[in-house]
Amino acid sequence: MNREEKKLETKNRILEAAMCLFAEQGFESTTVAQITEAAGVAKGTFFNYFKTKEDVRGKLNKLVAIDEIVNLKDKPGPYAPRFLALVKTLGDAMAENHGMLLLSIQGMLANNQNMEESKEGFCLIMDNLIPVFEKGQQTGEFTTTIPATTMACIATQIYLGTMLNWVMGISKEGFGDQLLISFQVFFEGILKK
Amino acid sequence: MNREEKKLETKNRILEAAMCLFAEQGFESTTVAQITEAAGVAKGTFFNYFKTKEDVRGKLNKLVAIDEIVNLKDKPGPYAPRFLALVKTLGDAMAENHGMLLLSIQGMLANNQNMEESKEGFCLIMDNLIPVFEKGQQTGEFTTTIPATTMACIATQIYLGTMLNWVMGISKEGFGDQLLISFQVFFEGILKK
Amino acid sequence: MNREEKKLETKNRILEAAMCLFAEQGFESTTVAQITEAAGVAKGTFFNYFKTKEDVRGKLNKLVAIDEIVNLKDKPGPYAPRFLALVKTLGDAMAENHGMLLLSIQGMLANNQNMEESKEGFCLIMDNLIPVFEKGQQTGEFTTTIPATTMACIATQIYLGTMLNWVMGISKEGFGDQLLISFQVFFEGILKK
Amino acid sequence: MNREEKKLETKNRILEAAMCLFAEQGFESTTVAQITEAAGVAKGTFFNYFKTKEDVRGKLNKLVAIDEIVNLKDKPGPYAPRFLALVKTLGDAMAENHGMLLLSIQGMLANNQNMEESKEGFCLIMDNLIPVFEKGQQTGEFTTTIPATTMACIATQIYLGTMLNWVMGISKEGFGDQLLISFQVFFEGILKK
DNA sequence: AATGAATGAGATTTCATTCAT
DNA sequence: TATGAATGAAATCTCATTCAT
Repeated sequence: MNREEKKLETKNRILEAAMCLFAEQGFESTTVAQITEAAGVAKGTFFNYFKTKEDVRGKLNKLVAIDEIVNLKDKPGPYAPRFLALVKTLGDAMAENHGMLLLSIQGMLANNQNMEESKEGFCLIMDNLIPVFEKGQQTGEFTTTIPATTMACIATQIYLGTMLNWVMGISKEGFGDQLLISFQVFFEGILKK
Repeated sequence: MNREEKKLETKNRILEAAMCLFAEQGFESTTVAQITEAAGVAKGTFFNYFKTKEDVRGKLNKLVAIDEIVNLKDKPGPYAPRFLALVKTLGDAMAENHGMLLLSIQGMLANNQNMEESKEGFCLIMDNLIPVFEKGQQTGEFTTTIPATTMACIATQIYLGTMLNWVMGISKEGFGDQLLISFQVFFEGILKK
Repeated sequence: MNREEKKLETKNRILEAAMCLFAEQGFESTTVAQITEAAGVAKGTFFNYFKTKEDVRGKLNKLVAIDEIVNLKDKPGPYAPRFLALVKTLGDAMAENHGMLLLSIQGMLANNQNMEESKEGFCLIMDNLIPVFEKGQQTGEFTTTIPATTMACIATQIYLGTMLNWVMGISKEGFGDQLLISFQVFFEGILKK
Repeated sequence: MNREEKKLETKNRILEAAMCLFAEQGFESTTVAQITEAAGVAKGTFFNYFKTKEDVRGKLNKLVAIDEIVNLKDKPGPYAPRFLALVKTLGDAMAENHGMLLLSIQGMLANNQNMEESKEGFCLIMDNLIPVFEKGQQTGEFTTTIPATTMACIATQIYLGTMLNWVMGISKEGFGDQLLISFQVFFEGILKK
């Protein structure tokens, strides 16, 4: 293993250890000493790779670009099967990193600023879902008794709830499958009868 | 105002200040000094009322006995309207204390042990919902294409998701109303056609 | 019981409680709250009777005026029986208050200043003992192979050692008896053969 | 000076400073800040070497293994000269660390538990001295008018008294010499005439 | 005279970060 | 580049003392 590879490996070991500990104990309650011990390096080494402890958290929170959902509205319907396929794929991908997901939720709620930022992220998604449901209503796919805005909102909630549920280990299904079944019921509920 | 009342008032001022700050900044990042300053008392006074900083968090986390949901299974169907009425009432009650709800979620995710405890709480609720959905299936209220277990799981998710959604301020509706509409779509999705 | 008596009783209860606790835990580790609780009064009451916590300690340390030893040298010999009678009486008197004696030793060693003061006290006693032993040597009561100064010094030591021994509960004898037997051996050792 | 040596030196500087200050002011009245300032290190450094302030006290109280006294009874008499040689050696050795000795006495008296432990230590020594004096009585070295138990008790007292005397600076002799002369008088007092 | 809530200085302890080796 | 001893700001918590009731 050459020098470059060794460096990368060290960095990853630190990242991984940090993630585990943050998930277990929370960010504030985890000390740099714990991280470096878990990673099997000296305390000083931590600061060779990251400027601050906060820095590591930042590196971990790069979450889930949901570009594809944003692009959904530009595609033709029916949307239900497309959407279901999408969340299944997305869920399966995210399931690979349970700790990261937990961290991301914790981070979201950690303080007012983070919450505000996350909220904006979800509002953006909602804004991009509204035209999807509107189009679905126009093409007769979805009922018109519920406003598209409400549908988008509920969809977001289902995503959040399933995430929380899965992260906490309440359901035993995989994250993708759990999302799938939840959204199936959801679509059943809003389909035009 | 007599002495006893003054004492209670002081305690409440501290509790309130603590709740606000915990909600804003998170538990770990909030210092006792900040709390007492916000409450307008001396640092020492905090420790006249609470043994430790952790103690105050405990006092805040007494949340929401959901006995009524537990008792639902012992009542006759149809369950959908009963359940909807229940979550509306529950939601409206809980909406009175936004900060407390946020704290409770943060607390749930703060560390592995808390998460485990919360998980058990939700599993208990799920276990009590399963017979409700089973009964509903037997009486022809709900579809039989989805297992009762899954329904209970999704119901829990919807609750969690709506809570998260509302706490983060994504939806503008009241908590009770938001729960109501979400569960309406859910029941629409599982009704026997 | 009239007012005056009640006041005195309260003061004594505080003093007694303080003494017990100081003896058990040491002065610094005992809190005013502990004292007042043990005395069955409110914290504020303590400061109605004593200016500071230190003040109480002072009140307790008034120990054992050893005037009589000081006066011994002005009396005629033989000194051994006189001395033995004296230490027996003294010891029996002091034995009445075990806690006080412990406190007094602790106080002696608590810091450099106290130690210096106590040292001066003991030196004073030694200075007053030296002429006694000198006289005893002149009258042929004591050996002349050991300087009177040394005798005085050893006598002081025996007193200190017996006190420590008794306070710690190593010997089961009464304090007076223990002093008596120790000094008997001592005089046996310095008698003119 | 290499790293390892520097570390040791730092630890010793802290220990030494702590010992001096404890001796001067007592344990409770000495702050960690004072110790570190006296040792010329930062406050945090203290806690790199000792878990708590109490920890340091413990490190200082490792006193005086008196194994040799314990073994005395297995040797043949006459015991007086053996014993005298022993206490002289012991005293000279202990004299090297005045502060430590003071600390040890303070520690003994600091609270009930310590006192109990110390008492047991001294009782052990006494128990090991009793057979020595008994043997001495059988071989005609010591008088039989005083029980061996009493002799052992008085010997312990002489040790304690001399220690206190020397620690307080009452006598000007060295500790070993002071012990020697005191025990000479003692043996003179119990020798078979 | 008695109370005990309030005070705040000051104690112990933690821990992210620096830097000489 | 890796190390870990040293740092010191800042946290939690204690407790003697005050004072309005």
